[in-house]
Amino acid sequence: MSNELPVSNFIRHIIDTDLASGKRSAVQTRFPPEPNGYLHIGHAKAITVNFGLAQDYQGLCNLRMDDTNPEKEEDEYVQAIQDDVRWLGFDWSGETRFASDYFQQLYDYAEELIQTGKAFVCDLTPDEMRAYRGNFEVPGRESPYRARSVDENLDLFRRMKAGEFADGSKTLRLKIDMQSPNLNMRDPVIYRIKRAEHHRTGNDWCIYPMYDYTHCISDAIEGITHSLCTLEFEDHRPLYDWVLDNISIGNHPQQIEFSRLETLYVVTSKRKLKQLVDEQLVGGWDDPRMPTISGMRRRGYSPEGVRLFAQRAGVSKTPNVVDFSSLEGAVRETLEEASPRVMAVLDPIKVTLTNFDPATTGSRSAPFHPHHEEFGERLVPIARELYIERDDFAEVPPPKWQRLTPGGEVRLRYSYVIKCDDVVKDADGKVVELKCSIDPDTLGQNPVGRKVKGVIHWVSAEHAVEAEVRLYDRLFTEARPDAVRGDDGQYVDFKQFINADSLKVVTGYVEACVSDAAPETRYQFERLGYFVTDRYDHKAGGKPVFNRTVTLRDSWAKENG
RNA sequence: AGGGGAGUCGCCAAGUUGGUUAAGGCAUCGGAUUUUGAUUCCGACAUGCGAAGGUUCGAAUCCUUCUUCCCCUGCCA
Repeated sequence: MSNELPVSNFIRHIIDTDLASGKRSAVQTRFPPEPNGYLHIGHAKAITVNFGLAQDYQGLCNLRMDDTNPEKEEDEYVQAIQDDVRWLGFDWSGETRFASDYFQQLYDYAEELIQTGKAFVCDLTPDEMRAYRGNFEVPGRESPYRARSVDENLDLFRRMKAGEFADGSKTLRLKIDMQSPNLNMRDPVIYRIKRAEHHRTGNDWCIYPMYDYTHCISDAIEGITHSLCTLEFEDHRPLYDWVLDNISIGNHPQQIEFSRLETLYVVTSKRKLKQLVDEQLVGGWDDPRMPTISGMRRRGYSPEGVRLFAQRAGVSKTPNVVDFSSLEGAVRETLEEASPRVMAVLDPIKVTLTNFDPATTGSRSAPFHPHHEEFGERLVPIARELYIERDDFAEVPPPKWQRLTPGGEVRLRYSYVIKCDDVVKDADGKVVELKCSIDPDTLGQNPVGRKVKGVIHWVSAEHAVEAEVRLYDRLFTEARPDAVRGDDGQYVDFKQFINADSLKVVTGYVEACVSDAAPETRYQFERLGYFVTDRYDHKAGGKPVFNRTVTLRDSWAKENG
């Protein structure tokens, strides 16, 4: 859990005011996803806000599946959503709720609305209804079926439920105001006939309630006090309130809207994410490049880091577009404290230590964390042949270079200072081996009379284990891949901006102590970044499989482009 | 006959019953420490609050006008 203090925001003001005035005596929130896709980074913020607020005010937060459209919703998603919320570190109040649990109550309230003359059965086709609705400039006209008697409406609605009418042939509508400038108030449909198998209620129902009607009542049934949602529902609030004001229900939660979170270089529309999965442009919903919660998990992001990011983004009504670097920064920050260090070489050059002597050349023990003794330590064995990173050697070094050069010296992390005496190349001129010599007086101490500034990581060729290492980069090359317009003014297909280099798989050499790591074990590979053993493909004792979560900050790379 | 929202540093975001020098985070730039060019630590970073007027001893906060951006015409959520 992050230790940052809650930041003041307008929702907290509302809650404070409600608590102070006695309007509310406790806080009850809810996170209400539709189980039609996987949760993404935007949902992570909504989850953090809803559960976080409940925690801060010693209240409760429910998890409710908004499952009123049987054509889109599946159990697979219900399961995944629950896993994601738990992984993020939150626990909901009681069982998972389902809007479908309230179908009977919803139906009963609908009959009540018919009885009080506030709802009617309408026979208009979708096209006719659209025409009657009018538009921004033109007021709507009342449906010719609006004047049906209570008895007729009741009879018709019951027969809708009984399955006497074809799909789409009739709807139940509220009688509000066809003149309203708010289109949501122009006699909105609250029930439609749809013969589709529901993931929970099967074929019990052939009529299904609409979101606007269902959501407010579900909130009220659950005793929600503050119903938080995104900005696009502001226009729906009058309808939310109208429904609760016109049925015999005791509780009236307050809907409060805040802006959704967006990050650059990703897409977060469920439809587009599904496209990436269906067209196999990524490995699945949990591909580590996906901005889904399960993707971030597999990438190695920590739940603490994701939460920290969400908290830092804040809660407001202004567009919440946050730099991707903010997410990475929050993740790094949590990983820095929590990850054991180990050395790995991902792009090796062989180094031969010409004066290596098994009798006198020693190995040191190194701590797993520079600031946390309790992480323990391990022996870092040295041998005649080593691997170092290709990037750490330059025949012609740029200015301020602190790494190995011909004739130059560098410190092997947790080992000796070495000097490069000879560069061996193949027929193409590619460096294939460096012959170096150890300064025997530099194990655990600085050389006398000179300073060696550079420190590089390395592994012993004979001791290290081979590992599959997946290097991830951003999925898109455009900051807003779904907002680029072509010459014709139309949006360009976002899939054109997929980064061809977003995944690179290499064979690396890692200290042997990682061999027995369980899946989802995080390490920092010194000087390279944070890596995690893959949730599925890594098996303890087998050839390790690592995903690069995020690189370390690198002011050198920054300076040198 | 349109309606609903929002504009405070590169990105977020406090601040709103008007009152001293406009919080904080991310990013950035300096510098110190460092056997990770990491971490950590210090320091810098809005005479300015979408614009213009006005009220006032005093305005990001009040008034007027203007302006930019976002959302809404599913029997989706």
